[in-house]
Amino acid sequence: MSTTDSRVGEQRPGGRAERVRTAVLRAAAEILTEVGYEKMRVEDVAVRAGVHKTTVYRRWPTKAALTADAASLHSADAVPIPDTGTIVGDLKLLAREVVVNVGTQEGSRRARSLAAAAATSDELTDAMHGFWAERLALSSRIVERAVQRGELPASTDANLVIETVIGPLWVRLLLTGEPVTEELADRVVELVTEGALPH
Amino acid sequence: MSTTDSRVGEQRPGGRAERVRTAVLRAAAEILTEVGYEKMRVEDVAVRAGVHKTTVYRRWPTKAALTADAASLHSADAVPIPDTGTIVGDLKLLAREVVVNVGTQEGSRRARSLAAAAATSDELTDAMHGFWAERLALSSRIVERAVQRGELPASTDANLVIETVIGPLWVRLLLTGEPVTEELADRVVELVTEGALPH
Amino acid sequence: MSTTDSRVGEQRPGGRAERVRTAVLRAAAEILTEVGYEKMRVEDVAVRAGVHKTTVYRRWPTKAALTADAASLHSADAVPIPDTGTIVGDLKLLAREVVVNVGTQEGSRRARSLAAAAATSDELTDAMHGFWAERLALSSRIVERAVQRGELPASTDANLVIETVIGPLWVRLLLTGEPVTEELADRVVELVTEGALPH
Amino acid sequence: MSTTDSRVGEQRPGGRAERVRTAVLRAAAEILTEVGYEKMRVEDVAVRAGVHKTTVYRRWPTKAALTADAASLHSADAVPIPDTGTIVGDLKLLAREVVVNVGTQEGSRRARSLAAAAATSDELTDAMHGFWAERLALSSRIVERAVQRGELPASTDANLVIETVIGPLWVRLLLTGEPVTEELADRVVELVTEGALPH
DNA sequence: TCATAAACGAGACGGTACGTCTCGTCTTGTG
DNA sequence: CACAAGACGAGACGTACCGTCTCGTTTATGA
Repeated sequence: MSTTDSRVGEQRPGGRAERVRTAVLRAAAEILTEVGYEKMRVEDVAVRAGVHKTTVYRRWPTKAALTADAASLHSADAVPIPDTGTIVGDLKLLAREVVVNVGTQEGSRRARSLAAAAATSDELTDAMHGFWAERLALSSRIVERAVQRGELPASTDANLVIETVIGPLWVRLLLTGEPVTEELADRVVELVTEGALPH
Repeated sequence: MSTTDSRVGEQRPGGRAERVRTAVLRAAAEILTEVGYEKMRVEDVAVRAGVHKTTVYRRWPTKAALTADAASLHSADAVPIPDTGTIVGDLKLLAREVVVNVGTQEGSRRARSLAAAAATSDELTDAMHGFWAERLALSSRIVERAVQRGELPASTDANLVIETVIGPLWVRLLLTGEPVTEELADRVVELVTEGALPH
Repeated sequence: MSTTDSRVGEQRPGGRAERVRTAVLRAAAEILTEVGYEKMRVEDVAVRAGVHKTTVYRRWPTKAALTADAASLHSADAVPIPDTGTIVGDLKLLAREVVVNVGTQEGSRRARSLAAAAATSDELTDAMHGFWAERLALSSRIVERAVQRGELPASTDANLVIETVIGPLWVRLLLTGEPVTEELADRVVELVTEGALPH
Repeated sequence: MSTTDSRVGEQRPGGRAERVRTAVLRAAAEILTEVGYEKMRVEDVAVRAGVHKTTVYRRWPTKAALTADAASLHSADAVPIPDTGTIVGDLKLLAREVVVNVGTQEGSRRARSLAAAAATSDELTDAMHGFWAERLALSSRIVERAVQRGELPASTDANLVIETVIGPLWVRLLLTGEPVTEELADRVVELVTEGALPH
């Protein structure tokens, strides 16, 4: 991953452990994306990582633990927090990012599969909750900046705003299965900022 | 699921067959609630229904199919659509109903487990999407009535309002794991109706 | 296995359970003979028996339990107790039977492998002890008959005589590895009946 | 196995190497006695010897090789050849020595475990056969002295007498599992010297 | 009412994947 | 330079659950 040790061939495998860990997590993330948690087999992950099954089990005690690790790895790279100068602009960008991540066929499968797995295994549940708590805390900076700019009242519940913006997207993704589009993202933001009632 | 067509597909409606079907679905719904989809074993469902495992498989080809049936059975009884006379009152009641369903330990497990299962199996996915589409369509009557009363503008996207009201609750339930309370329900409705921006 | 139901193809699996049991035990006995306990794989036994691995584990909890059963099955068919009319004749026949069983390359491997396995697993140990106790008890009838005929004094320890006759054969088989021949069998019997001291 | 060639094959007899070798063999012998060959783990031997697993594998290519070495070390110290002046006295002492070695719970386990291991691995088989061949050759000196004294006829097969004396003890140990006592040792010697037939 | 077709009970089975154990090898530093 | 430390490859073991199959038995329906 890093730019410096991209040497392939590896006569001097210093840091094998780390390389193995990375390779397994990458393989797990890929397979997770391709076939989902249920159909992911630990042995297939091992094979794709160029590693033996027991090696995977040496580091991750269960398939769920491996998935938890792979999922957080996968999510770690992305997630820029928008800063356009207006709360509406920021929230629309934020919502569109969600759409980009889960709006595609592949993204949808990955997200649903992870949500499923999280409901299945306790350790995965914890990992996922932690990830999202952190993710939303970061995003709520958007609201806090708007409060500082005077766009929003000081009493605004930052987390709630974020949750309300992304909420409908996840409802469609997980409950109704209806498409999650950028146009929807914009409409949600307008609803949440303006309110449904006229004024 | 309506009361009149309870013998759809039944060649021999009179008696045991129907009794068995009901007993199995009830047992499945119970166990689903207690331990979740993953840990639910078809054989345990059969035992609790006082029936043999093969009998279950005779009617439902897979565990997912059984779950889909059991889950829709479970959801069928509930769901009154509020009608308080004001959009805010209706939405708050609606949101509180969600909280009542999924806010408890048990409800949370059941809901998460079903969401998980829906992500796992295609047939369950379809069943769940259908259920929620219908559910939200019913709920959006709330918004339509408010439009007719003149509370909300005619351009209001009824479905979107409903999705936005219940969205944050499901985000907490499935993603962050934070508690889902009635107080939260109220705050969400206020945010969605008033909007975050001052006016 | 029986002479009457040799029909292959089995449209009516009446008595399947028994057939499976027999097939697995036979396969296990064969493989045990061919490669020994250590190199015997439960899955190979299953395949040779035309059965799935899990089916084997359903009946026999461990490889050792399967081996114990297979070994006693194997030993059950043989073992005629000689009755030539004289103690020397009977003992020589008995000793030669042992030689026939364990004197060949294959018999030697089988016997040593079983002895090894018996030392490994407690359940196998018990099974093997039981088998041999019974086997020797049967053989000691030889001595008892000789006592009744007046060939041997009434004080003769029947079991001890049998053990002493077959002892050297097993010493060679298990300890020194020297060949176990029929000529040796005869010499042992002469030694045990006549005694080493002159008279 | 003799005391003089303890450095056969050793390039650097002088120090750490030898200490490590001794410690490992002693640890292996102990663990072998305690838990038997099957449950002995190379890594446990290494730990008890205060050495790393790889160090053990540098010197002994396999677990069997290590066991062979450890077992012969263990057996080397014992085994005085009796010399009481009479064949009966010598044989009884010899048999009692066997009883002392294998009659206890611990000795029994060790002996059976080694016999088992010998049946398992070819290299162990050879080592054990060599050990016992030598052992019996030494013991047969007893018979040869008796022949020289005129106690036994010149035609006596020395090895056979020894094998027949210890045979029943090993039969009980390995096959029937019955107790191996000193009283049994005496009775065997009487049977082998006097013969079963009256005279 | 009584034969008969449908459904059921019982039990084993095939199959897939999981997670475990131990052996023996390999790599990387370190005294 | 041998050793400590530890990961790794390999292969078998035993487990859990799903969904299938067959046989014999019960139950509901229609002639």
